[in-house]
Amino acid sequence: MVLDPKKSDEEDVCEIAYVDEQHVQLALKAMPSDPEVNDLAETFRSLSDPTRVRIIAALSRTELCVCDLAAALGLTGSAVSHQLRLLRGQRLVKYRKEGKIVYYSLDDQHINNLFAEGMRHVGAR
Amino acid sequence: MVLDPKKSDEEDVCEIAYVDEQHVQLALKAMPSDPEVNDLAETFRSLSDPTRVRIIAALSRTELCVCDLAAALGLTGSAVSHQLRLLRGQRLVKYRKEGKIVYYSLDDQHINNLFAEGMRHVGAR
DNA sequence: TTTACGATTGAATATGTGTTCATATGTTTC
DNA sequence: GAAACATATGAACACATATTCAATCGTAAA
Repeated sequence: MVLDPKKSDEEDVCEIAYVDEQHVQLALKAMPSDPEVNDLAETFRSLSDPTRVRIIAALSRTELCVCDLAAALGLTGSAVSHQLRLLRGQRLVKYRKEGKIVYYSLDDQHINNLFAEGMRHVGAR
Repeated sequence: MVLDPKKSDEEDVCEIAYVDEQHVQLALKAMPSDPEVNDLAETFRSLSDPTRVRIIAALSRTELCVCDLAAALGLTGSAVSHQLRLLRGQRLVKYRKEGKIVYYSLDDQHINNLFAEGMRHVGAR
């Protein structure tokens, strides 16, 4: 097996001996671009923490202000705020301000689909 | 705001003043159990790394042996094997042995759904 | 039985991450 | 304006994680 692809051959031009070239080509054809792969990984990473999962679960039914979200989950406002920032950055949640209160909700129904799809996988255990 | 829920009150019995008690109760009703939350987070964590996303993408079309998977993605067999172990543990991929060759594939069509749902979110950017 | 090869595993390291604490920002109320 | 409150932010710490390297296991060919 090629242990280090960077040193595998001096010419560096596709001299790697695939076991099944056809299947490899098929696999590469389905490969998203690097930016797409990275975005996808980051999206899933947003849901890869128990605290964030609970935040999404809570928001799946109703919007909540940071304070109530923190109280409901038994966390500090700071911890929740940090995680909400991350979720905002990945467009998983949106917010609206009403005076000094900030209400968060899921960005769109689509997030619920992703969440539900994950639940289905776990539930099938 | 309650900064540290553990020290918020001496009686420790629900003296937290919610802004909107009704919405909080609604949110808590939708909350999965701790084990479910943890499993869900781990499932998403499996897909939170670019290398693993590329592995899943490659396997979404065809099964592949570790060697071809490594060659196709430009990685060492060791690195791929480590990631496959993680994906196996989360039941995202399965494998079959044929002599000394091990062929990996997605555990079920369901994984493709999860993957596609994520792609839809990223693509909608 | 050697030898070669695909695959797996453990240790080590460099990098990333979640929470806490302290502090800052903006808004409301007194 | 001052005080109180909801939220946000930055630094720091403890902990998790992805890759590499070296070694090992199992199978097949020589």
